[in-house]
Amino acid sequence: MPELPEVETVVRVIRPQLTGRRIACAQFAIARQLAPQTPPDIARALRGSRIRDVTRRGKYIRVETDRGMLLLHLRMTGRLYVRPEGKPENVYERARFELDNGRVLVFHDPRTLGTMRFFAPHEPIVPLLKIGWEPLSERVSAAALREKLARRSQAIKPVLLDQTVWAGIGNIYASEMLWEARIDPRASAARLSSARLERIIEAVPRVLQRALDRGGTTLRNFASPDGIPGAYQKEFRVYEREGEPCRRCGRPLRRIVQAQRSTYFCATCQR
DNA sequence: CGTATTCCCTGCACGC
DNA sequence: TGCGTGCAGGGAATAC
Repeated sequence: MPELPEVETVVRVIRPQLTGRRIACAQFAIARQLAPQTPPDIARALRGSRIRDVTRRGKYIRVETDRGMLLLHLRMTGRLYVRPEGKPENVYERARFELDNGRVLVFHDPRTLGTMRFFAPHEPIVPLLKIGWEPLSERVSAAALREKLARRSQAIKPVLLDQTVWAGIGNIYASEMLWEARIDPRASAARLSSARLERIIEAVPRVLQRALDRGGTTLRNFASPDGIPGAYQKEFRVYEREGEPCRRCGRPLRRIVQAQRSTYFCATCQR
C-alpha cells in the first residue's frame, strides 16, 4: 500500500543506485502491467538507455532516461529494489532491468496490480497531467482548496483520496490526517468552513512528513528497497484501531465504509 | 461534468 | 489441520 511516504522512501534509496547507469536489458513477465504497450515495445525502447534521474510525482515513480521516461506505479503490492545479478529471487519478480554494473533493478509485485509505461521524449505524460498538488512541496491556500472542493458533493475523506486534489494521499493517511485536523470524515467537502480547510492544509503535509521521517508504514508487505521496514504504523492514531481508545479523548474509535473503503475516526473529537 | 460501481490480483486472517 | 470466504485497495474503465 505504498502512498507518498513509502514511494518517496523507495525513490530515495534507488535513486543513487540507478542514476548514471545504463540499462542493458529489460524483461517483463506480465504484459497486462504495460498495457496498452507491450513487453517488446518497452524493452526495445529501454535497451542501451542511460538513466539520468529517478523522481517521484504523487505515487508515480519516474525513471528518466536519455531515450524517454519509464513511469512506474506500485499500486498495492509493488516493490522496487536493486539486487545483484543472478537468478530471480522469487516468482514475484514481474520486471527486471539489467544494469551495466552487474546489478538488476527489480519490479516485484505479487498481485500484479502495479503498472509500467514508457514515454518517448516530448510525449505528453498523460497520467501526470491532471494530478494534484504535491503535498510536501506546494503550499496551498484555503481559497484554492475551497475552489477545488466547490463542486464536490462527496464527503471529505473520499475526496482526499482523489489524486487530482493532492497527489499521493492513500487510504491510511487520509484517515490519519482527518483525525489530526479534528474533522469528521463524513463532512461534505464543499461545505467545510475556512477554519476547517486551514486545519486540513496543515494536517496533510504534517502527517506525510512524519510518516516519511519514519520510513513510511509497513503493514503487510511494504519495505524500502534496502529491506528496512517503515515504522509509522506504530504511530497510527486511528487506522486499524477500531474500538481502541482515541489518543485525544479516550472514546472508542469507529470504522465506517466510504466509497468502498474503510475509514477510521473518532466520532467525539472529529467534528 | 461528477459520482458510483466493477475489475484487476494474491496473500492472509478468520471461522467452521 | 484443512478449506472456503472475504477483505486489503489505487486507479482505470464503465455506466449513469
